[in-house]
Amino acid sequence: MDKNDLLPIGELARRTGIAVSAIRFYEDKGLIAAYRTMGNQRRFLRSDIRRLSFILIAQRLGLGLAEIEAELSTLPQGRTPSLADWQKISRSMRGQIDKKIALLTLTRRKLDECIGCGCLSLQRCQLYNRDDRAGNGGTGPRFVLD
Amino acid sequence: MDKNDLLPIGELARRTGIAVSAIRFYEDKGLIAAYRTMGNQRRFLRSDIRRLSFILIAQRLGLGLAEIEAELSTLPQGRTPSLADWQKISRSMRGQIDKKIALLTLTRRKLDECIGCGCLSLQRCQLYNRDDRAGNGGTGPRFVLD
DNA sequence: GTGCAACCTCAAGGTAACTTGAGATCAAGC
DNA sequence: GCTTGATCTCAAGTTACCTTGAGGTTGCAC
Repeated sequence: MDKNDLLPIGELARRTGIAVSAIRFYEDKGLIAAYRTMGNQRRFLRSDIRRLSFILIAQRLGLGLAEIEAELSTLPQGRTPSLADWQKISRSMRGQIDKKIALLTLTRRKLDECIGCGCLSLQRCQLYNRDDRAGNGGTGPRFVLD
Repeated sequence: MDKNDLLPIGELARRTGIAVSAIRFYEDKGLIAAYRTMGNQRRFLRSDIRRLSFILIAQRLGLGLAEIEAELSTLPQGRTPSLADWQKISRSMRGQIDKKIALLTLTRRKLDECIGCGCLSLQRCQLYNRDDRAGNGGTGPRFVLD
């Protein structure tokens, strides 16, 4: 580990487009780790650029930081993830996307039925039924019609 | 308007599955309006059940309360929305779903390419490119690689 | 006419994902 | 060796979407 390979936080920020404050926040959350200089400044590995990039991608896929941390914990800290590492995580993320798409497609179908009938009726409207609630996530309402 | 048609907040809560506190919150945000009794208690119209139900559906589609308010403001307050009212909004929501699905499908395709190459490289990986950033929304990072 | 559930307001708390600010220290060029 | 920009910590603020709690009032049934 050449000393020149260690990046200060500002450098990492510039390379990833992530704010310095956000990187510190991620470290706090355990998503990334840093060495410290004698003067207590953070020093990161080059491979952390990819680690952070992974966080960006995963966020776009709708994962929360906690979920991302779970995925990341399967990656080795301190070395660039191997092809196998990365593929494993990617496939898992693909599954998440598939689920999201399926849910949206279902909702769209039900909405179409609703446009047809124009009911907006609690009794009949498919949109109110519970079978597509899973994966709702978010901070939305706790339940949709008991 | 028969007095018996006016619902107290608890009744509305029971009928929609939305917490009393949330209904008050929505009123505060202007998503719903209420009459008041002489004793200052809220009284809602029957049609507000549907109005609230609409909020639930729209939230599931990923709209924020502000956006929902925008849609709702095209509905008449105080009467059950007509078939035409409802269809107009439904179609608009359908458009939103379509967009989301398209975005996810694109992301999935890129992820597939990435699984293939295993690169996770800032320079080459399609996932980092900007052309699918629109609709990101959320509280995520402010930008993904300048 | 009284008891008690349901209602009221207003302030503060909770989570996610960060940012901002204050006040202090570090590192590196000249 | 000094200045200046980068970094540090820690606390508090931000937005969205609500919930919880305190302290007080209303309305309906008996």
